[in-house]
Amino acid sequence: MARPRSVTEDDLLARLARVFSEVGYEGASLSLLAKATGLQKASLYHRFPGGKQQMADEVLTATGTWLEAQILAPLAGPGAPAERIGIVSANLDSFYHGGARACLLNMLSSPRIEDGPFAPAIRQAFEALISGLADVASETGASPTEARQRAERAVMLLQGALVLSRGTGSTAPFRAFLAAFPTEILIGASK
Amino acid sequence: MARPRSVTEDDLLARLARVFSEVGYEGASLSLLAKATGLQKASLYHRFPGGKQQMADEVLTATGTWLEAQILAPLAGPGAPAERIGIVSANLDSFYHGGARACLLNMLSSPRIEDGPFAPAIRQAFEALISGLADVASETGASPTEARQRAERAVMLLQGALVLSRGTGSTAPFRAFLAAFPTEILIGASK
DNA sequence: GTCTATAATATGATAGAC
DNA sequence: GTCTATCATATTATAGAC
Repeated sequence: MARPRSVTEDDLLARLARVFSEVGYEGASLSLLAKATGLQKASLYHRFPGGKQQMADEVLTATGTWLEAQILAPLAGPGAPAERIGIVSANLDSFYHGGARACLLNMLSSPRIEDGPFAPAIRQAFEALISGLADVASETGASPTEARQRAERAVMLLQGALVLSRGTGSTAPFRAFLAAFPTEILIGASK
Repeated sequence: MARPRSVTEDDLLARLARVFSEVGYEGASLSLLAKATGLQKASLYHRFPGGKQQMADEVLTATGTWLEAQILAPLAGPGAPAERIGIVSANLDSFYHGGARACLLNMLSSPRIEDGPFAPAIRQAFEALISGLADVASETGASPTEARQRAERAVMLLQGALVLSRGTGSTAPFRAFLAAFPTEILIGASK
């Protein structure tokens, strides 16, 4: 069990997460992070002695916790597959603010930062998400290969929808993804 | 007709493009750009008086030119739809280095840079790509709506595959995209 | 635990020699 | 057209008062 955290602590990480997901690691300057949190730079260093790197690390860890609780747990939980996918869909919608917010996993994937100290966590998150989705697809009678393919496709569509939403300045692609998401997992494309 | 450019000029832009697509706009420091091009910072400023912003601008313009020549022209060209999609598929494979290189449109989409001076060009590129793909889908007898959906899906899958390839450190997602690409455009998913 | 003030360095950009 | 040298500023990070 993780140690309990104050609401302010969660809020702090959420504000940092927002900055990192909007401008990436390199774009997130200390002054920007300070402004977004309402704290001064020195205060941030008091809470995160490891500096920006630690901030991004903890934000990524918190995202992993969120993924576990809001996506993986519902996927493996009770209820019909379609019902569970519906819950996950709603949680994704909320997490990405209807497609207006970019994905942290994409924004922190830059290979510059010392050959990627975030790479393992990012890889793990993607694989856990795919694995969780594949398990649900399996329940519909899909073969392991087919289930995995559906899950990978769904994650690609999710990420691509977010990229396209940001690139076109419209959340329409993300909404289209949400609409197609249950079908992608539960039925799949024709061969 | 665009003015002719020396091979060195093209090579210069290609090297800059590589840096921007790898580390994004903020991550692309002048020293990094200088190292990648083999020029000193002052030499870069001689060629690009507008500095980093101009470099990114010209790289984006060059990408638009590439898109026009290597994707849009083949899509609208002669030959059977499947044949044209095959050409485009091969060109995408080459352009993204088999999935090892990220997409510039994704990496330059940061909203921080003065509210996005690249936003219009990025948006235009995405829309031109979708439009070109939709036209081919239409030729298979798909309705305009269905054709547009197939095209948007394909672009989402492309972008998502690149994100996933970078995030997982494997080009497998991109290769999976290339394999599915013709089907996505020419046949589409079951409803 | 938060702040002001400041250090050390990296960054974008320019001047001027060749 | 490229270079070395340099400027002004922004950056990450720390010191120390409260």
